[in-house]
Amino acid sequence: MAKTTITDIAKKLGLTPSTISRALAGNPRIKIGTREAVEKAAAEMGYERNAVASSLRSGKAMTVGIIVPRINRMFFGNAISGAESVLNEAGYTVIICQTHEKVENEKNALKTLSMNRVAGILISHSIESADSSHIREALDSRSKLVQFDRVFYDLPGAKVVNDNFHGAYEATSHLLRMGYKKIGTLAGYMNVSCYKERLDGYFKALSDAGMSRDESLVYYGSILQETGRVSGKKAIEAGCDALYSAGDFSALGAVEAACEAGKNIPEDFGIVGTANEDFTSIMNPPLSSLDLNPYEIGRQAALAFLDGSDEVVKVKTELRERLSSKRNGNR
Amino acid sequence: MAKTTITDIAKKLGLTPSTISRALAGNPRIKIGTREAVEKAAAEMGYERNAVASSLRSGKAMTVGIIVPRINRMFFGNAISGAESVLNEAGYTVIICQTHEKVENEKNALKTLSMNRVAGILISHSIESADSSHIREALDSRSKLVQFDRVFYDLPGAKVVNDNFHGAYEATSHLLRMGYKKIGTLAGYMNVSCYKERLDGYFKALSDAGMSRDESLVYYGSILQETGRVSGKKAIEAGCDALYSAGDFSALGAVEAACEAGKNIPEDFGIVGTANEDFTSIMNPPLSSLDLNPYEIGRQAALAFLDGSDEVVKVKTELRERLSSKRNGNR
DNA sequence: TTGTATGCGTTATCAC
DNA sequence: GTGATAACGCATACAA
Repeated sequence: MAKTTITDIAKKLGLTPSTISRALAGNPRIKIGTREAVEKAAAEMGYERNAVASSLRSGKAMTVGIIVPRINRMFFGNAISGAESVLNEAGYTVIICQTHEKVENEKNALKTLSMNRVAGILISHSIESADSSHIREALDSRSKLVQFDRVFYDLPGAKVVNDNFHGAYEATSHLLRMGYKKIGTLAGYMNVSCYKERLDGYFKALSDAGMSRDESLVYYGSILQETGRVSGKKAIEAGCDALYSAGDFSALGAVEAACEAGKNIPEDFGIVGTANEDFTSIMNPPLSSLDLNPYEIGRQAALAFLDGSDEVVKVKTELRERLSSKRNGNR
Repeated sequence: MAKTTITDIAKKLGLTPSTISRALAGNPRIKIGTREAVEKAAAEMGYERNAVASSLRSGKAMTVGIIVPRINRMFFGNAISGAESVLNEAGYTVIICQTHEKVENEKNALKTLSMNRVAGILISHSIESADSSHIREALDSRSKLVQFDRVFYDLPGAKVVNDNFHGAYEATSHLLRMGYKKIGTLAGYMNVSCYKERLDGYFKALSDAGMSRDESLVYYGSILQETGRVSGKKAIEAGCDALYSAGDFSALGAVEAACEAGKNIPEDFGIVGTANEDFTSIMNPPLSSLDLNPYEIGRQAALAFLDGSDEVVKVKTELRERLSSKRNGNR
């Protein structure tokens, strides 16, 4: 069965398509009786507005694209849910694209969304994205850009980020308060804003504690579990007794490394991660982690799109203190 | 800047829109020189095909919708990735919708996809979906339906599922081999095909071991962590010394319950979960789990869509044996 | 090999 | 209040 169109309804009711269109759009110029008749007929005939045709004619797309590195990271999954809750409410359909951290996939996603003439793009760029050029190229006046979590500040449009600086500052200060003396960090990549900001917060905490900036304490690179294991091993060999990790998976790897090195957590070695992944609370020992409130990040990103705002929105982080960083006597 | 259209290119080259359309579509009737000129001009002018207009005119959408309960479950996240890999390769754009297990959201998602005239719908229905009626109503001849994981066998279209029966059979048999005597199960909801099939496999394993069917060993309900904790407690009080759980989160809850009851895992109490969530390998003790190969499920679902197949595809499960079910002396 | 004419389903701009 | 007409951008049957 082909879909019912407004023309079908028009024929049935002896009206014209224009009237049907107006009636279904709730245009006040239409007689109330007519509108009711149209709505009744539409329901009976199983009419569903053709969003494709509607969007083509009106030039207004009711679709928003979301581009993330991967949907199965707790952070991005929840950010998407937060954005969806706002966007669906406002009548938008959401297209989700994963880049798997590849800039090539990101370019394809941008192109796909552009071809589909979406009303807006919510993006958190891939690690491979060294700069903003490919995103700038994909921009046009029709679709609004909102960046979240990982943002390029040189691009137009709203940016919704965590207060990474203060979050990392708090995490590092917490480790200092717990009595750890040589605190390293698994820092991530410096082309990614959130990691850069966390590193700054980490350094500030150490500096406020009277410690001078020591680059040898910084382990750059991916925040995957395996990288965390390798870097964690190095940090331990270098004499670190604690780590602030910009990600939870790398923190998990560091925990493994510490165990392999015969360290007792948290007595000999303290760790705080970032993102508050589900597994952090069920690890042994449970991992302290900086909660990034991803659902709220997504919500704010969607709201920024709807408002057409151009601001930088900062969302607070919350440190979840668990056993991995709570040294005996300091609990 | 408004987007470049084929008319713009036509004017610039002194040709007609039809020729441009054909040239860009790779129509062999177009002179090779013309095609190259068109491609060059299109690139220079930053042309991007308007997928909306194209889809309206041709009646063929290059968009596929995927409906899942939630994207942040490892199973669904990976299933989506698997489907995407196939669909993107074939030139399709993917729209992802979450139902959060609510039938109301599922109806909305179906409507959204229908309004967007997608070429196909890949769906794993919500727990609230008692039957297939709302999905059947949303069906039409234009879009192909493929169900995966949780399927209604009374609907047309392909179904891609795990071999749940044999998987659960294997998991339960494994517990029997490890010497557990009274094996209960956290069974899920019986309106959901995968849980129903797992329960059947569980019973078959017990029956093959000479044990009669005992409904008191079956704990129905959600497979959330909290439910698992409650049901696990009941199972322990009822004298069970092992559980096969149709989900990992409920298995996690059961582990908590066992610990709270002072049970030693795996000596006093054995557990096997399902889905092989990331956290299973880092739990203490590591949780044995039935791996469902979600990426392959997603791939097969996408392939079934592309092929227009109508078959039932079964994907093998693999039991990941970990400490939670390996009693001393049986390792 | 290219051009002409038409229409996908809807909405916007006139007119009445 | 409603109708007639055109147009969104593209693809395709039919001509040439």
